[in-house]
Amino acid sequence: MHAYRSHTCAGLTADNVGETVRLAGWVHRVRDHGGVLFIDLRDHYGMTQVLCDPDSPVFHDVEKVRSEWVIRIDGNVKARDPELVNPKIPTGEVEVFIRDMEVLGPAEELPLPVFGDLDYPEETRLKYRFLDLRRESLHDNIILRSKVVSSIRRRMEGQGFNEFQTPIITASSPEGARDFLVPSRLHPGKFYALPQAPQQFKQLIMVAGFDKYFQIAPCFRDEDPRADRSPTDFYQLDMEMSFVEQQDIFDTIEPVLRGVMEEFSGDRPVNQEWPQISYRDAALWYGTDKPDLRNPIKMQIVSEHFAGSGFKIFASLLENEGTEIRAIPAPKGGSRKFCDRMNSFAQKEGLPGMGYIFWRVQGEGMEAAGPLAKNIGPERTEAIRQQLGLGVGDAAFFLGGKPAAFEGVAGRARVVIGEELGLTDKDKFEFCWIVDFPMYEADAESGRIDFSHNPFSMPQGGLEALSGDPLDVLGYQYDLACNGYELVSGAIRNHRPDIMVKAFELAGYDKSEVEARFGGMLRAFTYGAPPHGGCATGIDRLVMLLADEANIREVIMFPMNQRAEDLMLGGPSEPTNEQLRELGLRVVEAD
RNA sequence: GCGGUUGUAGCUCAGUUGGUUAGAGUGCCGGCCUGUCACGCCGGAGGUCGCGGGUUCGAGCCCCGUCAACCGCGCCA
Repeated sequence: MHAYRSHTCAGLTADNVGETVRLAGWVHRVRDHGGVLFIDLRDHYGMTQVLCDPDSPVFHDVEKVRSEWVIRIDGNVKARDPELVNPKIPTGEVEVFIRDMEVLGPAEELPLPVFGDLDYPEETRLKYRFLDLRRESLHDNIILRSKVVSSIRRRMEGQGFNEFQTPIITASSPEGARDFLVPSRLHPGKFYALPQAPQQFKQLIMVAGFDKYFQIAPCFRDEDPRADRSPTDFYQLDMEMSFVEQQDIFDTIEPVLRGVMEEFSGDRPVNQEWPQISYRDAALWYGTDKPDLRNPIKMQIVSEHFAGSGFKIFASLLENEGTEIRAIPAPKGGSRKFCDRMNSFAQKEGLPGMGYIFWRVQGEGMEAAGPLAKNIGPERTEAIRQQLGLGVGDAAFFLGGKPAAFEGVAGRARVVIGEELGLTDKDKFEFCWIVDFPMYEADAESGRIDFSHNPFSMPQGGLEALSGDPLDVLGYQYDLACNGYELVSGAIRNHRPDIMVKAFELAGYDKSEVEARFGGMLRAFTYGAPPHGGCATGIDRLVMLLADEANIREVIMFPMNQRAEDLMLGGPSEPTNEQLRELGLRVVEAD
């Protein structure tokens, strides 16, 4: 017989009754009745109840086992009486009577129980991640992740893509985020960088003529974390194709992602038509470039109803250039309590406040309530109600000023309103493409023009478009949003050296600087570069959505904490003097 | 760098207006128990109430400072 097991802990059924078997696994739970004791024995595959009574030669040894010991048992498979069958586990029709036992790995008292599904402090969970990973929900998430990655590979290869590996220790490629630097021993004073993405490599793969590339690629960025953003490193489905336009990329990646989503989404439906919304419209309607379309609320411009009105704050705001009044309709939000709560939400987010109107029953008809309604009078109030399509029991919130100053808060308010009023249907996936990103943006204070997104994108209109106002130039640059998360980002690339030099020039980089920073790629484009484009999908976020988790650490096997520390193995750590000497480094006190 | 929330037993939490010796569940240790599957019953150990200072006759509770964790802003094509 095999040294450790003849079956897994999920392998026994009524068909095995009468057999002598060998099982190995973790002691999940012990129920000791004195004369008879039961153990739920657990492995990766499942759980089997094994039991022992004083007739067994190893009874006194079995009495000593504790939670999470690893043991091997030999025993006889017996059918359970009908009233003793446990329908909750697949092996519930049988149990194994222990005749022999060996302790393979005893366990000390646990800092984190594996049994049960309570929440525990993240610090403990991360320090003892190997225990946390034994727990069912996290174990399942990691397996889901493995299956998702496998499905992605299968689907990409099915479309004729080849997977290539690109370097991890490489040159710094300033694309926006902060680099992780790696000191060079052979070149003291010089540093490699970990790739923020395989961006330049995949474009060079296109120049090299491979036509369709993908990779499940690690990306490294030294930025502060968020709940949906891992510090240090994360994984992307990176892909690139030659001789394509924007719609070709969509047509290629959509079936892959929709297929993966539908394969693992259970009974949560995935929308079949993925709308393409311009960046400009997304900002107006949703206040963000990653809208959650499960939320039906769409914001609208209502400036005309406030211009010259009795509500002096908005009326005088509108006399300044570039200002607008926007409304967030809130169906079913028509109570003063709710409106006041949202108003203080806006104040907490740094705005002076959020005006509101709500409509309530008045005698036979309806009445508009709230301070705004009184100030602008019944006719304007009614015009607003009609424009927004609201009625009794509904509310609307109003924000004014330069859109850039309040758009973000408006977008977050929209999310809170949708959730608090129960308008957002949680049990589905709503994808949409955000297209037509502007190539450039002006710094709020200095007015300096810089790339707003990816400097490698092809400007719409090509070289000609770059001779006008930079702020009017749109790029072939796109994101895919799902349920409020940015899941995919990509572009048709700028493969023309002349357009690239001009594009960088508008952002204030002269030719020599472009040469210094992106010389390798620029040079490649002078030797026959095909038009190409692609995108990258956040694997961690994709799995997060499927696993219905709000925190990215729930789908990463060994994540960092919020301060980018590895609590399990103790990173980052101090180097030895010897290491520093070899690298030609000296640590100085930070300011 | 900034803001919010939280911090009481190994773990999850309760703790009233500031008032006697800070509690419960779970886990752990000991005892009992031959059909449990969140087994049950009895007993026990386990606390610098994050840390420091202050107010007070008296602080887990009030005030000031500080640390940590998480969430968000900045940042992240």
